[in-house]
Amino acid sequence: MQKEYDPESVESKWQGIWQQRQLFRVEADAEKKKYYLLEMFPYPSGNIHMGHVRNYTIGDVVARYKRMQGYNVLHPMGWDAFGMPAENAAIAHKVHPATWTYQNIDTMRSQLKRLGFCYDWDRELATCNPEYYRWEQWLFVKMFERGMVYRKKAFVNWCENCQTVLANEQVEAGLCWRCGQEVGQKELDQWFFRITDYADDLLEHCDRLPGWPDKVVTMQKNWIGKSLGAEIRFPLENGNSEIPVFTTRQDTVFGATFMCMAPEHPMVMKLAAGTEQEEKVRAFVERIRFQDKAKRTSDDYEKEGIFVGAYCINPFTERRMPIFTANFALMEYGTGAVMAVPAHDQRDFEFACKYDLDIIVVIQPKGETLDPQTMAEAHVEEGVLVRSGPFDGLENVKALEAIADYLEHKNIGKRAVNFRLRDWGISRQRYWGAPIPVIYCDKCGVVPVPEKDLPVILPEDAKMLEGGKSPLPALDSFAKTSCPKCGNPEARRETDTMDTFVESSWYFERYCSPHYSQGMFDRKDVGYWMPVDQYIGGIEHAILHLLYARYFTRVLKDFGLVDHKEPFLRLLTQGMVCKETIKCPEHGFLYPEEAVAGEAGRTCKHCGGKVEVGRIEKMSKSRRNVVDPNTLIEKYGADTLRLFCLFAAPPERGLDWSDQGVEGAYRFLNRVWRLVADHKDRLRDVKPFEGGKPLAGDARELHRKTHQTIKRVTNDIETRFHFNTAISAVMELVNSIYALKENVLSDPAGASVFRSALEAAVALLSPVAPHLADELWEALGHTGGVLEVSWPSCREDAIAEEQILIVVQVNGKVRSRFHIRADVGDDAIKEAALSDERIAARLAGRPVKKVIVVKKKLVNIVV
RNA sequence: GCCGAGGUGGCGGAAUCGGCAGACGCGACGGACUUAAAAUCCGUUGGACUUCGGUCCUUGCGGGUUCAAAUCCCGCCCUCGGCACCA
Repeated sequence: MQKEYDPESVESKWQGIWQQRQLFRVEADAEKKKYYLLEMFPYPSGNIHMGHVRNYTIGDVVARYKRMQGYNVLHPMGWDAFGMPAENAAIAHKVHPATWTYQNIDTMRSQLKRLGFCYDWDRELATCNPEYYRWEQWLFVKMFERGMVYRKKAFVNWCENCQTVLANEQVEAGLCWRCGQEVGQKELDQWFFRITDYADDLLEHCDRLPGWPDKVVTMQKNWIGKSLGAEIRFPLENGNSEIPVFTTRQDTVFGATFMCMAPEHPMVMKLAAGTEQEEKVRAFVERIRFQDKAKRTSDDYEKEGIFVGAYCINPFTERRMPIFTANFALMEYGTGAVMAVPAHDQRDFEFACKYDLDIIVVIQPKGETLDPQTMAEAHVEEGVLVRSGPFDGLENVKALEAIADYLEHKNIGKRAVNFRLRDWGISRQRYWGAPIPVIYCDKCGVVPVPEKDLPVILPEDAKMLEGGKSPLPALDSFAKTSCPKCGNPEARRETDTMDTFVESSWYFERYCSPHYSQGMFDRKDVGYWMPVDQYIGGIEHAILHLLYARYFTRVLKDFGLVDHKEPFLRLLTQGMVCKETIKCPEHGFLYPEEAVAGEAGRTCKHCGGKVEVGRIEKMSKSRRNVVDPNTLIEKYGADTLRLFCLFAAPPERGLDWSDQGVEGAYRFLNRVWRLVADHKDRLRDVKPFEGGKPLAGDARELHRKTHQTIKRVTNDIETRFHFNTAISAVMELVNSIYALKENVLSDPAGASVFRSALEAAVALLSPVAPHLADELWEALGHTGGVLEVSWPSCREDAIAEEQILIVVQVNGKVRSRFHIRADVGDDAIKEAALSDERIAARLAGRPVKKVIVVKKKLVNIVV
C-alpha cells in the first residue's frame, strides 16, 4: 500500500482483480434468495454523461449492498441500440448507423467499466442485434395471430421538402429541424398494439404498486385518463344518419345548442357536400389538418370553427342544432364529435360568444340565478337542473345517473367509458430499427413472416439517404420477396420498423437468459429472477416506457410465457444533474472558460459584455454547462466521482454540480486512506474487538459510535436509499476515529476497538467507493475483497448509552440540560429537572402549572 | 388552468413518529506546521443585542391547533416537474 492515495493505480488494480476473479458473474440458484436490481439501459449516444454516472452509481451501491447482505444479485447492463440519432450521425458523418452504434457501445462500455460498476457483463445485450430483435418479431407475429396488433391509417408529421416522416422531436415550433419548412400531416397505413384492451387493468394495478413514487403512479393514471360518461346519438335533421357523441356531462344535454366535430371526422365533408358552405369547409379542414399538432395545441391557440351547412336534432329538446367543425375537437378522443353546451363548458361558451350561438342555462347553482345575457364564463360547477323537462329540480350529480338510465331505456344512447390512452402506434418510417415482420401479397393480403424465416434481418448494406428518408423501400434485395403463403414472387415486405420502445419493453426479461436461442427467454430463469426488485432511472420515462413495459408484461403473461403481471416491484426515479449556466446577451450560453473574470464581474470573452451567471439548469451540451466524467475520473478517480454523486443530494432530488464539492469528496477519501496508511503497521497483530470485555472511556465511546454508525448507514440504505446521510454518518465515524486515535490506541482493548471502527468504516464505505475499500481492506491484512464479506451488523448492546441527556424547557423554551443515568424513571427525571440549579432559579417560587416528561428526552415545565 | 413535489444559514443539504432547528460537507475566518506556499491538522462560523452570565429573533408569508410546530390544519405567495382545448 502506498503512502499517498493514488486513485488511478488503485482503481486499475482492483478492476483487474474483479475481472480476473469473475466476481460479478451470477447464476440462477434456487437455494439462494435473489435480488434483481436494474437500471434503465442507455442509448449508446457516444459518451457516458453525468446523468448516467448518477443513475448507475445509485444502482451499483444498492447492488453491492445487497450482495454483502447475502443476496444473489442480478445486475445487468446493455444497450438500447436502435434509434434516430444513429441515422442522423450517419447522414452527418457518412458512417453507417451500425458502425456508429457499435463504436459508441465500445466506448461507453469501457467508461462504465472504468467507473467500477459490478455488472455481470456476460449478460450484456444490444437491441440492434438480430439475436435480440428476432424474438420481438416472433412475439409480433404471435400477437398478430391473436388480433392483438392491427393496421389502420394514421397521421404522421411530414416534411414535403425533405420527403420524409419526422418524429415529434424533429419538429421544432412547427418547422422541420433540418430544412425549416413548415411540417404537415400525412396519412399512412400503420401498425398498432391494442394497449387499450389493457387500459382498465393497467389503471387498476396502479394502486397495487406500493414501491413506486406516488408522482409516477399519478402520471400513469392521468395518462390512461379514464372517464365515465355516456354516448348519445344525435339524429341528423334530414334523418339520414346520426352523430354519436361522448360526454361526461349528460346532465347538461338539455342545454346542448350546437355540435362540434373534429376537422378529420369522416362525416364532416359528407355533411358539407352540396351546401353553399362546402368550399369554405373544405378550405378550413385542409388548413387545420396541415397544421402540426404542437401548433394546434399550443398556448396561443384560438378557438375557431365553421358551420358545415347541416343540422342535427337534440333528442331531448327537439332543438335544431347547427353542426360546426372546430379546431379544438379532437378525432382521437371519444367519437370525434362534441355536443356543445355553452352555458356549462368554458370552451363551448367562448365558441358560442364568438359565433353568436344560443346559450341555455340548465344547471342552476344554489342561491344564484344565471342569466345567459350577463354570464362572463360558463358555470361548470354543481347545481340543480332547470329547463330539463322531467329532470327539473334534480341535483345534477343525481341527474347524471337518471339521464344515463333514460338514454338506455329509450335506446338513444348508453353509458360509456372513454380512455385518453390510445392504441400504441409502433410503425416508424425509419431505417435503424427492428423490421416489422410482415409481407404484403396481392393475392393473400397481409401475411406475417413464418417463424422459420425469422429474424427478418435489417440489411446492413443499405445506403443512407440525404434528408433522412428510409432506404428500405427502395432496397429491392430487402423489400422484394415472395409470399410465404402462395409463393407469389411479386410480394413486398413491410419496410417500416418498430418503435424503439418495443425493445425496451422486455429487455429486463431477456437479461435473465440473454443467450437463450429457443425463445424470448428461458422460463425457468425468468421465473427465478423476475420481477425486478428495484428499478432505477430517469423521471423522463415515468409514463411511456414504464407503461409500455407494464403492458408488454401483461401480453407475455397472456401467452403463458411469464407468471408475473407487473415487471417492477420498486421504482426509484432519480433527479436531474444540474449546473449553473453562464449567458452572454449577445453570444448566448458560454462555457465557463469563455467568461473572463474581471473587476466588474465576469465578462464575455468574445464581446467583452457583462455575462449573466447563476441560473442552475439541467446539464446539457446546448446550455454549455456539462462536466465530463472522463476528465473528473482522470483527476480524482471513479470513487470520488461516485462519492460526490451520492453525497450531494438524496437520489430522487436534483443534484447541483459543485466543483468544490468534488474536492471535498476527494479530501474525505484521502482522510480515510491516511487513517489506514498511518496505522496499519500498529494494527497488524491486533484483532477486531469481539465484545464481552467491558470497555471504558474513549474506547467505549468509539465502540458505541461504530455501532451507531452501522445502524444508521444500514437503515439509510435499506429503508430510504438516502446515501447522503449514510455517507455523512461514516464521515462522523471517521472524525471520531481521528479525534480519539491516540487515547484509544494506547491499550490493547482500545486498539481492538480502533481496528473494529476502522474496518466498519471501510466496509460501510465499500458500496460507494469499492476500489478504495478493497485496497484498504487488503492493507488491513485481509485477503479477498470487501464484496465477499458480510455487511457489518450492529450490536444493540454497544449502542445503549448509560447516561442520557435530558433537555429542560420552561414554557417550551430550552433553559437547561443535564445528564442522568439511563435507567431512571420519569418521576426521577422530573425531580432532577425541577431541582436543576438554573431551572430552580428561573422558576423562583412561581407556581408550576404542569410538567410534561417525554421519555428519556425532554421535560417541559409550564408556569 | 389542473395535478404533483418543494421553499430551512453565504451554498448543497440534515432533523426517520409533534420533542435541543442547522448533522455532514462546501465556502469563509483564525491558529499550528513551513523560509514560504500547497497539502495537512486544530478551532470559529444563522442573525441582532450583550454587563460575556446570557437575552431576543429565526425553517417562504399570514392565521390556527398544542405544554411543545420545519413537521399537523386553514388561507396566501413563489420555484420546479408533469399534463394541458380530453368533451
